Amino acid sequence: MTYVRNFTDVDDKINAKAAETGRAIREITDETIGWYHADMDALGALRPTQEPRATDWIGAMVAMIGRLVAQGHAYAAEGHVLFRVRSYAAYGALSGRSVDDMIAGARVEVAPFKEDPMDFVLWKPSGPDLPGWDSPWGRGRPGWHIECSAMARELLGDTFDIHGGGIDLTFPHHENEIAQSACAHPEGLFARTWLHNEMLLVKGKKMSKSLGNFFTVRDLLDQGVPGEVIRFVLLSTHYRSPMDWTEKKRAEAEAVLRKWRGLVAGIEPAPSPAPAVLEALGDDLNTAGAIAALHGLAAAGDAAALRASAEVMGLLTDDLSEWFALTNGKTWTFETDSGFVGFDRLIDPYLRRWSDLRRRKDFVAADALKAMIERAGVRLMVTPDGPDAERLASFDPAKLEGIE
RNA sequence: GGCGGGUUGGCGGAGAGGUUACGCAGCGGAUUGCAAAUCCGUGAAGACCGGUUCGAUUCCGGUACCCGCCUCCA
Repeated sequence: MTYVRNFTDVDDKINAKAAETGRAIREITDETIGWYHADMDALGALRPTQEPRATDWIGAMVAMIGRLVAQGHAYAAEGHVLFRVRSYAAYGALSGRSVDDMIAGARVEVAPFKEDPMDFVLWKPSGPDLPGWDSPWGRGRPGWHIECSAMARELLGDTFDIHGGGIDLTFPHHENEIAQSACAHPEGLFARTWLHNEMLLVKGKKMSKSLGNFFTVRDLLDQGVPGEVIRFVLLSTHYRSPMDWTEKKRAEAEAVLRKWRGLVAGIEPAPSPAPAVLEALGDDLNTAGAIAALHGLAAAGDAAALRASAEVMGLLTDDLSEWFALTNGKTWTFETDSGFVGFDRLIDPYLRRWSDLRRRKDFVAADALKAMIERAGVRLMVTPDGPDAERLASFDPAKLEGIE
């Protein structure tokens, strides 16, 4: 499999930031790409085979635009090059629109140099203060849509299997990609299948930069939400359904993962994932259904199959296990004034005292001690193996020291 | 206004024209000094109105509401 994911590094927002800060565009985009990679790694997302940047493929874009102009599918006007929508009969097929209907309902002023209001920009002029590349139509920069068509052709050929993207990009972006590619290289099919994911919501509205109602993966990680928990929440809804990120989902996901990680600890994964899980994933990537199947394996106590099946979804992997190891009771190590101490060593004296009180059936004192310790973020409990302590999220070693 | 998608039990969330989704919460029980955790069991649904069908939450039509898109923003 070849997986290509491109970075758009020709963008007016980036240009504006460069102008504002005096930093080089490449420096800015290197930095943001680094952030992106770090976040995706934290979620356990695999890196694509290739990650082309638009600025590395300007030549291919200029060549494709030239081809479109030569074939009459595009025209130059006032330093711009525009795609002639009327020259591609199937325009609108993906999004189910017709050019005439859209023009009828158009609410926006149309640039005077356009032959048709729906024509879109392939190339636009750059002034001396903006990044630009030489082209047959003067110094300028590409419109957004052409980069995808040009890079897809260079890296994947005229026909490839799946084109992904958010459903909000169906029109005009993906429609325009199809028009460009189909006209420049009619011998190919461009994308055989379109895989559109629904939107991530915040209180019922699309999360987007322009609405300002967004938070990032990094924000969640910084709040202490493990990447694996974020991953689980994202996989718990089918990709074609919109999803609201909520604190309740976070808590449920964490509880499930804690339970499952406890279940598979020290268990070797089965040789292959459970058929029910593969079947769900094979049916239009039904991750929610696959997770339901994982619950079935957990309920049946089949830890080996649970582990193998979860791992195929990037869950319960060693790579994402650190949060669990760090916060799972006894193996947790933390820093105090007297250096690094294991959770069990610190809690041991209190646990002993509580056990003594219980043995003597002094339940009033035992309960009082338990309550105080719980205020420090440690829950005492009786397990089949004897008394034990669980670290809570609110654990604060400093509060433990004052307890008598 | 146009196009696309949605509306499932208290909450989250799938599939399938007829037989338990699943998870969380709830309820009952086991266990526990009490709890927690765990285990067993269990009630609860498919916006509204029509149609097709032996049978529809699932197919078709309409209504209401919600979301997305309709821009030289990517």
